[in-house]
Amino acid sequence: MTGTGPPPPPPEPSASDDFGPDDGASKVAPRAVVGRVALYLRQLEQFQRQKLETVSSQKLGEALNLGAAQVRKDLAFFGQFGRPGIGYDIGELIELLRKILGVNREWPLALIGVGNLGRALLHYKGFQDHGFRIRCLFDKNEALIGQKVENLPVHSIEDLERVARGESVRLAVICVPGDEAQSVADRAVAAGVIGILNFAPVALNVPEKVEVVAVDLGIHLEHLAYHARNLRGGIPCAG
Amino acid sequence: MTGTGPPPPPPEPSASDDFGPDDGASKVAPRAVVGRVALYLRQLEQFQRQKLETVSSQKLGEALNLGAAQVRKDLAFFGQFGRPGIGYDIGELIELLRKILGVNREWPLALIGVGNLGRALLHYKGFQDHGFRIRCLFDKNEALIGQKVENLPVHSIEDLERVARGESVRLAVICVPGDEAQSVADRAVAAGVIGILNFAPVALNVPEKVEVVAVDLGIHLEHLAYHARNLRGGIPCAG
DNA sequence: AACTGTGAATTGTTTCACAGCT
DNA sequence: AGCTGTGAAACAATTCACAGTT
Repeated sequence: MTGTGPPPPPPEPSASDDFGPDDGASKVAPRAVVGRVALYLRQLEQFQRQKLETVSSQKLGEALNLGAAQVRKDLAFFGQFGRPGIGYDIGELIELLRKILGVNREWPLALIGVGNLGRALLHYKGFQDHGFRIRCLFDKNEALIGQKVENLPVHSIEDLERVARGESVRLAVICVPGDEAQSVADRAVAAGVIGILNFAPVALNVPEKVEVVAVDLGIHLEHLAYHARNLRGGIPCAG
Repeated sequence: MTGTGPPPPPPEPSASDDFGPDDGASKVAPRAVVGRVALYLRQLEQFQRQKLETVSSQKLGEALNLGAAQVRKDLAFFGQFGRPGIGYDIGELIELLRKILGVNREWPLALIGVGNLGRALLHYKGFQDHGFRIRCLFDKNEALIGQKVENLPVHSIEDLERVARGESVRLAVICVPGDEAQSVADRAVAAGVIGILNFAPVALNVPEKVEVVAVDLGIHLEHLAYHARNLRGGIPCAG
């Protein structure tokens, strides 16, 4: 269906050299940049707790094991926030990054799968830090449905669409077993969810517009195993 | 310049393509490749459960939303495992990838921080799938120390070096609060740990040789929030 | 002097296209 | 036919280097 390769496309008038501090969300930042900006935000909050008022790209990068130029480029993607000779105003930058990331408001979350991991996440305090609030729980297990966990009632997954819409949920956390993950993801998307934090060890198939972040503990450990194995060659050290 | 066929110069016989042409870690796969290879392994295991015997790069890629060429390149990094016209033998490839990733043996793990998240991970069955076994627990909380959780005694973090060495632990999972993470990481490294799965929301400072994989739920959610925020406009949600 | 913002250079990764095998 | 392995091209990310600002 691709036919013959088309000739080199004419150079588009990519007017990308002139970008200003635009009004927010006209361009979508590369994944890598967004990930680091979230890191910057947290580090800045820590600096703020330490009563610092400004910080240089150098210092910010050092705290996160990143290069100064990278910090500057990342931030410059969104606008000109720094002051030559001075650095970045911490309070100001925190506010800006919160706006950019969209964490300057509350985000209701749906937690789907109230097993061990789901419960641990319910207790996890870090979620609340940036306005993420688990607002509704879902499970397949009949014994759980109707019960309350952490003061929230567990709904049937059958009711996902109705309940999640009612709570205006746009983000969901999926903690169900792998073989159920795709079907609950489909339901979540049908309910209007546009971002999924997926703890199930499967690749989810979702529409283009839905963003999935996969947290796959098995994969992460295998990454470490690969590294560990390569440091020791094939020498078995367990004994 | 490959127009005319230069005779294939075999620089190395590489009959048994066990990587490690020089001594140990001469060719380390790029991070991105290792991550995907772990995905391939899991998908292949699922295919195997479905009684399939061979698979093409096309099919494997489709199942994971990756391009066929990428699958081939990734696998080709480690050797020539496929058969033209046929594809890859699933059983064979699983064995190979297990060896490559180092999951063809048992990996004892130390779990540091036995709070909500730590306990959830203890119950998490996925760890065992590829030989990862949590073998020792550590916590700072006096009330926990000495108690048993899931049949494993909780040790004081003070004893980390002694106990972890005794169990030949090379990989650690850190689930302590952010402000304690660096100090337990230091102890873990002192105990011989060379891979850390870090759930604490801070950047860890470790020696070059130690690999850290950060699983940072806050960062992941902020990533989703950024995306969700950028999709605003024309939201037909009830309300 | 100290620092940012940014074009240019570098490095890394993904996709393309095709020779060659089964 | 169908498929792999791989050089080359295209694309993306990072680092360098420095003009310009305070």
